[in-house]
Amino acid sequence: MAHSHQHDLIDLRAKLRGKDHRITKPREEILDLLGKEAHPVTAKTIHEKLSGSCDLVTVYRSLKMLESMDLVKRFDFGDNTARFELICPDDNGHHHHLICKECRTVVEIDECFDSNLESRIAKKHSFAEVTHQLEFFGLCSSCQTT
Amino acid sequence: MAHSHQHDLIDLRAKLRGKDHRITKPREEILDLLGKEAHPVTAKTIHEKLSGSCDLVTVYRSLKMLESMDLVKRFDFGDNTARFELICPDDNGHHHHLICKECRTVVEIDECFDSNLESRIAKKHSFAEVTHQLEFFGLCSSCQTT
DNA sequence: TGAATAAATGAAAAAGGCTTGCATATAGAT
DNA sequence: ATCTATATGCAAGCCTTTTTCATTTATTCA
Repeated sequence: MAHSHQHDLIDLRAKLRGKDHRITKPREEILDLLGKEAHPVTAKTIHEKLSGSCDLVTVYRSLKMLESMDLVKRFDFGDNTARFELICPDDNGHHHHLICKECRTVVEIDECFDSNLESRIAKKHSFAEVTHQLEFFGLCSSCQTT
Repeated sequence: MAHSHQHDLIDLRAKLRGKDHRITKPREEILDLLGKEAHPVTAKTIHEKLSGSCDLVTVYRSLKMLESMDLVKRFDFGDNTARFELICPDDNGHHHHLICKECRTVVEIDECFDSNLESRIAKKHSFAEVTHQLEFFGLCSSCQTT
């Protein structure tokens, strides 16, 4: 899932150009950090890992902006806290997670259901631009015994 | 998706028996209300519809309790607010939603992917008791033109 | 290179969802 | 009817996320 910083910046500059959006140090740092993360991280975690190099508010604002530019994707692991991941061109930014209900271990899942299901649903209800959020929850091997 | 109050109470009494859990007016009212709802509702909405007949805190506590008894299921529509729905014996409490990103209209979806996908994932990563959360997001017909 | 200016940041405050502690009320058992 | 454990209400608090506004900074263009 890791991404080169170089690549991120190319994407960033390309996408921001002409949008009246600027390339700033906090945004670079956040993208850089996200590029090194194996799993989705919370705004708070990002802020901590940046060891206060910018304000937590800026982290939230940057994430929201990066999400709106489709550079970052938001996930919901059911604990009232948004997690963010860099969108990887490899998998179209499309993959899911398997989360241990007990220890919160996260496993990336590349498989997904057949896209026909989605298009069938879209058509049936006359919806456009249909996407989905899918996460799996269970007990990892260590937590099964406990 | 509607459920008879009678049925709820039977379920409730049956499930609570011997658990040192009581059947109280707020719990009955919440179940009753959920039985009439077509879509998942927030704790706040429940509290409002009950027009303050019990405290919001009690709504939260009741929902948590009902969820732990598998009488109610929690859904996440990506807006940092939990939504709750009565579990219907009809569909095993298993169905998904299609939500309009714009107007937040909700459509119930009965279809789901083949369960092999889930068991394959569980086996591959040695997880047990694997379940999933799946929601679809898009633009409803009215919001496409806008 | 050096203004000009539009956008981003920080700091403080607040909003919103959800939880906790504790005294009181109430369901269910005897 | 009484007793006891459980549930409720109220107040306070926690945590995540957003807003406001003055200040700083990235980018434009002279």
